[in-house]
Amino acid sequence: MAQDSGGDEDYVDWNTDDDLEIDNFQFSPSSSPVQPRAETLVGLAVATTSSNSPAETTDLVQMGFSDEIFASLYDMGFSLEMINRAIKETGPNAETSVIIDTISKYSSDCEAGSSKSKAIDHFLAMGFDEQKVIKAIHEHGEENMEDIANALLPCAEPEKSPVVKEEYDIDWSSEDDDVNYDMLVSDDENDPNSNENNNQMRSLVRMGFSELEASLAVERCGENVDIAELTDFLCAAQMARQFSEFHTDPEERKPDNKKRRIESKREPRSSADVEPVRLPNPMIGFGVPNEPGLITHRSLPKIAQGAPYFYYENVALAPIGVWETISRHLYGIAPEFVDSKYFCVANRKRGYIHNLPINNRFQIQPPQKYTINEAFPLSKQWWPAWDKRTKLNCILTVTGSAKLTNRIRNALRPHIGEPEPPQHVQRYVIDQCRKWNLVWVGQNKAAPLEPDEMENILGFPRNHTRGGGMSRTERIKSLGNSFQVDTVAYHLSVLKPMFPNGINVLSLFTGIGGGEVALHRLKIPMKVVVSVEITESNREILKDFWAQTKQKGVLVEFSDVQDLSNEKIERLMDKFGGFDLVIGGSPCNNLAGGNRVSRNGLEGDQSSLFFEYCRILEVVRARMARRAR
DNA sequence: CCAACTATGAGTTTTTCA
DNA sequence: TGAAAAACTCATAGTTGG
Repeated sequence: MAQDSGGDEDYVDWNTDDDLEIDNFQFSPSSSPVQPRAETLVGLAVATTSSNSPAETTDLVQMGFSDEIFASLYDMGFSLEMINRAIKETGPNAETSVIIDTISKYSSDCEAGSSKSKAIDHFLAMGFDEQKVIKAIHEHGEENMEDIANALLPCAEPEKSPVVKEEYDIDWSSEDDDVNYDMLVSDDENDPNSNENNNQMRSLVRMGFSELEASLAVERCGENVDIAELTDFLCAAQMARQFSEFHTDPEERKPDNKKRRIESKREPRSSADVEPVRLPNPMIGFGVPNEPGLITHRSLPKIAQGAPYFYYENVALAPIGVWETISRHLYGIAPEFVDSKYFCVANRKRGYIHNLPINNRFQIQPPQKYTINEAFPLSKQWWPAWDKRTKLNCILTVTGSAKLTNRIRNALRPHIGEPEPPQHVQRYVIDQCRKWNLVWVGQNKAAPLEPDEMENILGFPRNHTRGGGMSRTERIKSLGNSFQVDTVAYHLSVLKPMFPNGINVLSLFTGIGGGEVALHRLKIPMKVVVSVEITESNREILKDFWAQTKQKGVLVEFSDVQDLSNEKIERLMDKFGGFDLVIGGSPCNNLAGGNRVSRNGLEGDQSSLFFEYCRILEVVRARMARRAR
């Protein structure tokens, strides 16, 4: 893969596990010769500042849609969301008239699913006047719930006290509030009429909630509750709202499963707990390259908007309730579930919670091969016609055994010369190939992927994990635990025009450095990377990568997130001037389906380190908020 | 002690089919 | 549309062989 040319400047390499000795820090941002080339930013810079303009269609075009169709539909007044939804239904190559018919069906049906009707329902349920709601939605666009709420508030308040619908009946009596929202509340207060109610209202508004939301929360939770409970309520409500964009009827969810509820020890007050997550199908999040269904706008909770950006990742198929909890602790942002099969040859269903912009994403070049045929050209001659697979399954931390491959060969050998092996043999072989993700490497020989191939599929440079003390077993384990680089890079690509001079990164649970590789392949300069990774061999890998790619920035490595105290973070931020991106995927050991022993949910020994991510992120956010003032 | 290897299902989602 | 079947999963722990 392409390496940085030129620049023989030394990189600074830190490995201060226990102590912070960062005295000879010598980074000068302005002197960095690494600047993105203008021509690589064509089409990106245009729309960085405009969030709602038709310029959004440019990236739809990039994804292969006809720009004329989009432009005409957009001009006709249809929202992007509607257009996307319609195209998802009709396919990308449908006639314009068909798409229009589909869209108009939505608006005439006026049923759940249309964002406009959703918005109307939302505010009608709060007791606002229908005419005013429609007017406000017309003025502000159905996607801008905040603006609509603010527009409604002054003209609609006194006579009608908002009625809250049961959909927001959330268990806000919880005590497990690990997110310290209090840190975001300023102390300097000048309050003439200081009853508690008003204080709380003001605090909430300062934290970025609208007055409508704040009053709703106070009314709902009572006046004498802790501010944390109010924020918990609001975040949960936000989450519920966001989830509804992805997920349909919550009643479809299976009723209480006795053994589940690993998550919350507390009993839900009613059956209407936090709205459950439903995985999108197809699992494309806000959209992936070359597929319809692109969404370029979303509403983030105000509390989570803007810097610092964060990007959190974990397995999509976690036990029930896990993602709800994760989301609740990350400001109620709905997870973006994406299957990396849209970026490479292998499945990889993951959830990502982040506050990054989502318009004008682009993928790194060259794109990966999508099908087994293309990705494994040599296997074509050995691939049996009755093995219909075109994609591989998820790359895991262990591979199939040699004995298994032998059993497969022995099962097939007696049938050499026959057109096809018998059904039951086929069945057995296919099952095993799927289960252990085998590819055909010779006559009747199916074999697990080699670490080299895993590196390639996951988007890492060749030999990224090879040598340097890594055993083969370790390599496979580390790779199985890693990001899929192309997928993550697609999400992070929006940072490129925002940080032409480079970014400061706090990388937690770094592993083999998937985030760093993604940024590097996006050619986003990394001024500072503070990395935390428990496994020494993985830290060495990142260190080697840093040296080999001739990074100009500073790399600081720590081993244990639990040892990264708040004070240390503060000192790091003092030294480096804050972090622009906090990225990491916390351990999935206790969430992953492959774990038959200790799939204990978020409270498991390893997976509970998620809360360390929250703690550290909160410290960074609080610090950045103070600096911004 | 280390590295390689192997057996160990369930829980949940997704697809199929009537 | 709904029930049944199929499909899939960032793994752990024990054993072996050196």
